[in-house]
Amino acid sequence: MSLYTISQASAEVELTPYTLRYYEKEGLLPGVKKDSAGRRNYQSDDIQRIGFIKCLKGTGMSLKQIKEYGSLYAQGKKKFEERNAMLESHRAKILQEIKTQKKYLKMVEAKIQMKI
Amino acid sequence: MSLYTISQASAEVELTPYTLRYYEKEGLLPGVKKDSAGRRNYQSDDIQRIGFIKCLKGTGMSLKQIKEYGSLYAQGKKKFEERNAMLESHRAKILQEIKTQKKYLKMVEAKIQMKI
DNA sequence: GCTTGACTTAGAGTTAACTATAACTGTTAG
DNA sequence: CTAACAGTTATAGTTAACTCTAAGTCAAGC
Repeated sequence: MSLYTISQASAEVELTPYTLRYYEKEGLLPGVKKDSAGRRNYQSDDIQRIGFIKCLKGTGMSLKQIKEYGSLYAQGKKKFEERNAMLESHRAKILQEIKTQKKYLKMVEAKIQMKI
Repeated sequence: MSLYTISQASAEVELTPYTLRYYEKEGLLPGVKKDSAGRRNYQSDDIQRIGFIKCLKGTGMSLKQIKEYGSLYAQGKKKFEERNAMLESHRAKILQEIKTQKKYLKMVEAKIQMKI
């Protein structure tokens, strides 16, 4: 499928239509096309973008920063360095977060093992 | 140190005094002792508890659930099963979350590798 | 004895990220 | 042709988790 209504896109990316409109209003999803009646038509491209937004969001990036990243992305290769630096530092943050999660996992497991 | 003022406890656990009072108000930290002047005196025991609260919170458990867990804990061994079931299911959630984080990490790394 | 500073409380305000409502419009099935 | 439906907008409301303010108290140093 290359064109999605908002409810189809919603099902595809597992975000409510409310959230999709909200993201667009917040500037995270510029350039979503609309049909002659003004209804959103998401393209595969948009679905991909939303997938990456979910990735960034799911790893703790704020919508504000995601918007910033998107804006750098939209400015093409002249902003490549800045954009990649952002991803690199986010990568470091994710690695750190995984470490923390593993530490916390051990704490929970220790508590389970206590059996008291 | 076995007794901490709120600001010492704050430094120790890296939560603001506001947050410590808030947690107490919300019932996450019952039984914090106070001195004759009504000032909180955190004991090592309380510091440990806050440490575990941070662990649960840091792995996505809501304050409401943490409070629930604490209440089971306070009811001693008669609630052991229920409490451990909670930890077990939370453990599964953390494992799942680590998997997701790793997947997202790969996505970010792939984007970095694109060099476009 | 007085000031300073760290505490106390109750309650108000903030922020991020949705989530819902109301009023409206265009498309489609009967 | 019309009713139901799926969308639209602008705007209001919600929730979690803080974060701050105001007014007051108490202990310690000068």
